[in-house]
Amino acid sequence: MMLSKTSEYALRSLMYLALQATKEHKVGIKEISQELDLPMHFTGKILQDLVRKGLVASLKGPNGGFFLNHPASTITIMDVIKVVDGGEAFKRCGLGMNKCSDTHPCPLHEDFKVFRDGLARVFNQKTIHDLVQEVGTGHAFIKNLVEVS
Amino acid sequence: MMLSKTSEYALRSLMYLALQATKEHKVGIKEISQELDLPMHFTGKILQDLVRKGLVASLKGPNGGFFLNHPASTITIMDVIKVVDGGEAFKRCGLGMNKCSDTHPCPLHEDFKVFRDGLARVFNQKTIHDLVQEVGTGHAFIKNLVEVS
DNA sequence: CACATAAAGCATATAAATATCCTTTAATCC
DNA sequence: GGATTAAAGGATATTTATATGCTTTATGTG
Ligand code: FES
Ligand code: FES
Repeated sequence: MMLSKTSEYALRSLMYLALQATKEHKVGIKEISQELDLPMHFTGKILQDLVRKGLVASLKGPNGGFFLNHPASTITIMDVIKVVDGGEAFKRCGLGMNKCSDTHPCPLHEDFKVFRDGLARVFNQKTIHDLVQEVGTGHAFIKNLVEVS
Repeated sequence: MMLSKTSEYALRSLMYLALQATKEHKVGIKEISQELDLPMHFTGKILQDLVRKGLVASLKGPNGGFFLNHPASTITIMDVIKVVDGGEAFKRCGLGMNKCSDTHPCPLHEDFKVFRDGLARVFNQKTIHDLVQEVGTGHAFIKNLVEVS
């Protein structure tokens, strides 16, 4: 019922980059992982992967770091999921049958499809830009709420 | 975006039991795993777990096997998921934030919640009996479609 | 050029999910 | 009671996801 952590981390990192990074002001792994409460090295791995796949660019050295390679409005959520997890999850049968098919459906098919495909549609339409817009207006957050003890 | 394989196997095994097993005619692991294309030993483990949790009963020896401990109409999909996976998945934030909350939402919250909660509602309402009914009428299947090469 | 910085690359570690194997126990049949 | 059947139980194996550490390479600074 969810994305892998890798996808989640990737999406949140990309949102952070969209908000904070420009080609002039790059952002490093340390900052991202600290601000978003993500495991640092693992986040690094994921971002390096996104660089290889072309979604993100990076530069080494002082003032180096990561930044978006394309406008945030051109990167959909599904783009990210596909790069990271490989987008097969949205085709699978909800009961794990070898094939999800309208002509040989499992007893959950109709109900499951509605939600699976609905979520896929949202993921296909929404871009990183759409997401961060809500953060910009203060209607949403990408940083964890800190528990006050 | 999906259940664990363990939950999937559990649900399909329970459906098979609902269809094929009675207290008089029990069904063994071998039959279940062969008919449903499931790994035999793993399926055994899962069923033993369901016995411990009270959803299924079993008897050893010749003519032994598994059968439902309660009427199929009293076992919801969510009951099974909770026993097997522990039902936390339906409370998690879609972007993996430490807490899913209406007052500190992630940018995906509204969209994600609709589907997550919708699916949870279906899982809470549908019982094993509802599922197998569709199989009985030939509208749905629990066995894999065999590929003809 | 020497040095500091930060990502890239790669190797490895840990944990969880998935899967198999083997021994033990209970039931049935003769 | 002895043989057979089938689940229970527990140990172990494999795979995948998640996470960390260390070395190398590129970049900028003085
Ligand atoms: S066949 Fe199971 S979800 Fe489509
Ligand atoms: S806060 Fe992310 S889904 Fe609710």
